[in-house]
Amino acid sequence: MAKKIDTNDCAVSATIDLIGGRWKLTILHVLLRHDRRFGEILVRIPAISRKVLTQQLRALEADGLISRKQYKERPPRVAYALTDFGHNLCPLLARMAALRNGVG
Amino acid sequence: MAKKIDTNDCAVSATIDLIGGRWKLTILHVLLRHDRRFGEILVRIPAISRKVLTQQLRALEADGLISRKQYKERPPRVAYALTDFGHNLCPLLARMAALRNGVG
DNA sequence: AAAAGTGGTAACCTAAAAGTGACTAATGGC
DNA sequence: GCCATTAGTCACTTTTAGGTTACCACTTTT
Repeated sequence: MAKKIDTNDCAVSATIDLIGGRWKLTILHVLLRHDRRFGEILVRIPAISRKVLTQQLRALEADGLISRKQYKERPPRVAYALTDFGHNLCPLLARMAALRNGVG
Repeated sequence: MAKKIDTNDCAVSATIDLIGGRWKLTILHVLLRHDRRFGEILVRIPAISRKVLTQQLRALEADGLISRKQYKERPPRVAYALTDFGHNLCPLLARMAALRNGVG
């Protein structure tokens, strides 16, 4: 019983953790329309630092929400894009936000 | 344009923040089946401290996810319950969790 | 008179997350 | 030879969330 509670809860909270970072949703939102390079994301989220952007991108990539494609060029070029999972998640997030406004 | 990004994003991330605390999903899960008193929640989540439970309950109440009903009795009795918003949110969370397992 | 039962609060401490500023590699242009 | 460019990393500090322990108010029970 207690185990079942934990199991159910972990499945949900693990998913929430995927997007629970301070900036992850903002990053997903930037990538929703276009694939973007590191620097492009950075200028679109002025308040984030390079370090934290790197961290959050790595986490999102590890969790399968975004993909990272690195080109062997100088100066370097790296393109970030939403995965299918990332794309599928966004409408659900929008519906959650809509719930708050009374749109059931 | 930039403003619109911020606005959209804030609506979503504000909603995620509602359930982003370390224990909030666990608390919601406990309340999903029954209304519960403070002490009942406490024994069902052994790892949480009174202080943090109080904090999280207050936050959930302020955000409209749960309701708090206080009876004028001695010793005190307080009942917590999910609001409609709280109830509506849970299926969406379950669907998000299901997404990870390939159930689109 | 003292303890139990209930739902907290207050003061303090710790650990994790985030922020800051300087630094790097490899190339092209002046 | 020197600066700009890009996508980072490193060491350090600050902020925030959560944890710990003790205590309170009021009534009933022993």
